[in-house]
Amino acid sequence: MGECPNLRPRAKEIAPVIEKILKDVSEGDPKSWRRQLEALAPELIEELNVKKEPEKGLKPLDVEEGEKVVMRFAPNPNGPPTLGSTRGIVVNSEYVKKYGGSFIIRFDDTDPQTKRPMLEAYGWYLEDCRWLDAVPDKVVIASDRLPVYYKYAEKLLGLGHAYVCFCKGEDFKKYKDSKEPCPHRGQTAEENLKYWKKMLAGEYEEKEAVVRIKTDIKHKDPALRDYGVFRIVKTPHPRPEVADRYVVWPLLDFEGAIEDHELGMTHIIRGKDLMDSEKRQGYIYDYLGWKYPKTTHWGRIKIHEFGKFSTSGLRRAIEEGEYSGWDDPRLPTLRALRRRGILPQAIRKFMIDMGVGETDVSISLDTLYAENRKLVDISSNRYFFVWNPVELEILGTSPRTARPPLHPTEDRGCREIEVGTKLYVCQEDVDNLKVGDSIRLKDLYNIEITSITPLQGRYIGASVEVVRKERIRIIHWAPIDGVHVTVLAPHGKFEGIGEPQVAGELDHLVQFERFGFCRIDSVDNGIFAYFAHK
RNA sequence: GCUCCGAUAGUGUAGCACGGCCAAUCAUGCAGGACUCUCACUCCUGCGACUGGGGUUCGAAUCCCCAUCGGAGCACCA
Repeated sequence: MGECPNLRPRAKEIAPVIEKILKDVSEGDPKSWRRQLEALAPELIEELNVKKEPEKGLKPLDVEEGEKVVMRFAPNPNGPPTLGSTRGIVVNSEYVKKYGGSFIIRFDDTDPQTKRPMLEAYGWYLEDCRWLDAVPDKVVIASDRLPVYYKYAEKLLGLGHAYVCFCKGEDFKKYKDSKEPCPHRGQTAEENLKYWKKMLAGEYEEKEAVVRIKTDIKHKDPALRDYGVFRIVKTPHPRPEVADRYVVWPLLDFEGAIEDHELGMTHIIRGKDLMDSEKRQGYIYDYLGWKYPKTTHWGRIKIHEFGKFSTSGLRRAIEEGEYSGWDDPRLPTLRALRRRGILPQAIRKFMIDMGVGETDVSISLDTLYAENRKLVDISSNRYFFVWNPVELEILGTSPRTARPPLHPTEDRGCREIEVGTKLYVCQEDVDNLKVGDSIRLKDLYNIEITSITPLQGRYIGASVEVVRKERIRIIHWAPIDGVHVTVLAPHGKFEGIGEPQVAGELDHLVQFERFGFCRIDSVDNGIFAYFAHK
């Protein structure tokens, strides 16, 4: 009926007819359906074979004819990029790639005090963007552009759209809550400009004066009534280029409003906590005669494995030595994930598949890990790593060389491991053993356990067929002269023995069989590996 | 207190602007199986959802109202 709207008025008559037909059809069998269809509408047969493939990736953007998309990622560099910031980097850059636009990274570093920027973090962001294949076309640092903001502040003050307010915080709140203008709202433009100059000259102390935009003091939403746009901060900015040059700093809604226009932003995607920003900034755009970019919002993202965290909280924990640094494998920072061997492609896909919804999401990293595992499985060489090692002595055997393949399906050759009469196996495997059990030492030979403490076994052959037929368990092992391996994982620290050849895999991702994928981080004093995932 | 959003399987998504092609997509997860000298990869099979209640309509996941739940803003933070 969607196709034939002219039948709509007679829907009542048609419904029973259709019902009867459907009943007849469902009583038939698939073969007769097909025969009928061939007779009635052969062109539909083909449609049956076409699988519905919904469009993959991000939803299309509302782009106007001939419009060049400009989008931005605007972090405050008060710590390194985390999984949360990654969403902004990936989604914005992905849209820009899709529409051939330009991608801008803008450091919203206009708070030298409460959310004080961190000098190293500026570089970290650029580094991580590059790693994520999201190289910005332009880098803007807000703290370099105070004169621009001042220019517009003066314009608005001169036009009578803003005023310098001397109310105490709580006093203004009272006025605002009762929808009353504060005493300073009525000052003339001249007065306001005079006060503004005094602010810039440093004649007022912090909290003494603030610039407000005149909105609608009686607006039904209290969040929109005459909000502040400039305040006085006498703490010097951490960037040496800026330091103590300014004492009057813009607030986010002002800085962002001006920059988004100045930089020609066409689309903005940001957290829904900033949803009111559009309405607030709308006043500024109206006063200046500007057109507001198109906006989209996303909800909060919570990662099961990391729970709630804040940059400042992490910073404190690192300073107190709880974590080894910003790339500690337990941390949700991009640097940590990189060190663990998570590939940027996996992260991009993870973020893009998550999409841009306003619902708050609480997601597990399993999906990211599954994605990464598929990517790294082929390239990762296999090795044995025995955690909680227990010495096993084997009787009735002679020294030999084991040659397990570097990869189970890819032909990349073998590693060689010399084996004498002793080797290591996992305590975990030993726990499941009793005297008399047969067990296969993977890629070596079969033994029968003759004693648990001390752990001993005797050689009973090397046949794999026997293992298959008798469903003998296969466990991995490590040579007695193996190297000490420490694995740092989000869920703890594992120590044990690994094959000496692992030392040749510095900076590569390997799979420790029956343990998981790890990135070999250093090989100087024993091996240190960072755990990626199972 | 005032204001603004949102709600589809365990998790994340598609579908909702324009109501019938939805017996609701895909991924992950879980269960079973095949392959395999790893608990990896790959392949097959299965499990699993429209928050609740009203309304509009021949027909509602889709439109309207109410309820419930969740989130956010009302900062001289971003």
